[in-house]
Amino acid sequence: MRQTKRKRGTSPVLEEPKEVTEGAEQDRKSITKHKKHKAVKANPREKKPQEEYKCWLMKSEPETRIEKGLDMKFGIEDLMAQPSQTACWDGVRNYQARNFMRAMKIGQQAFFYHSNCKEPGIAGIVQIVKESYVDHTQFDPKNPHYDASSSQDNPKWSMVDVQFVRKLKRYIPLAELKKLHLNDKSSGGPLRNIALFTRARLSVQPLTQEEFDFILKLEDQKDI
DNA sequence: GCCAACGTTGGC
DNA sequence: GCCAACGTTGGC
Repeated sequence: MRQTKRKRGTSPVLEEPKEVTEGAEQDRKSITKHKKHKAVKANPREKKPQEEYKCWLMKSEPETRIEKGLDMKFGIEDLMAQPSQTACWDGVRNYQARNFMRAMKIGQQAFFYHSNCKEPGIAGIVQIVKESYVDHTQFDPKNPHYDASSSQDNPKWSMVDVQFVRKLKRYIPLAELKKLHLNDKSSGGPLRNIALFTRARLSVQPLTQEEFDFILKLEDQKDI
């Protein structure tokens, strides 16, 4: 009933009083650096801060997996079955992933990635139809992603709404992307730095325009 | 502020 | 089901 997607994040873990632990990059830069002009060192993993991402990849689990009594299954077919083929991307409990969602703008596109399943890979494309707002599931004790350390006054977690755009002409398996990535690492090709492999476990990640376009072209090529 | 223990992600 | 990678916690 709930549109309980399977968005991945890391453990919220109870009462962790200080706002912003890790990764709240944005927030952190603004508040933590009253020190000196230590110059807001950008998180090195976060590429150039000035370069704004416009393309994304979002992971979801297409196969049934029960967590706290709820099925986390939410594949691209499930998104297509939603009213208006739209769903909120709740349940992200990782600061980096959250911050990327907060940076998303209406109309931007994301790959819909199938994780934790028989054949992981990119299944389709979605677009952002509502920019970040409070993820209500953090306040629901029944929800697998309930976060007791978050308060209504000062919510920790956000989500966006995504709408189905289309499936890719062919499913692009992780294994294929990995081969390309490995090649590109030595040759300096387009997928040399793709977050999928350089930032393991991040459930919401940015892609450069080059990465996004390159992957899109793969759908017209032969499977390998 | 360091870092070992712990928990989760997610490919294989 | 295993386990590597890695974020988070908490003792010191």
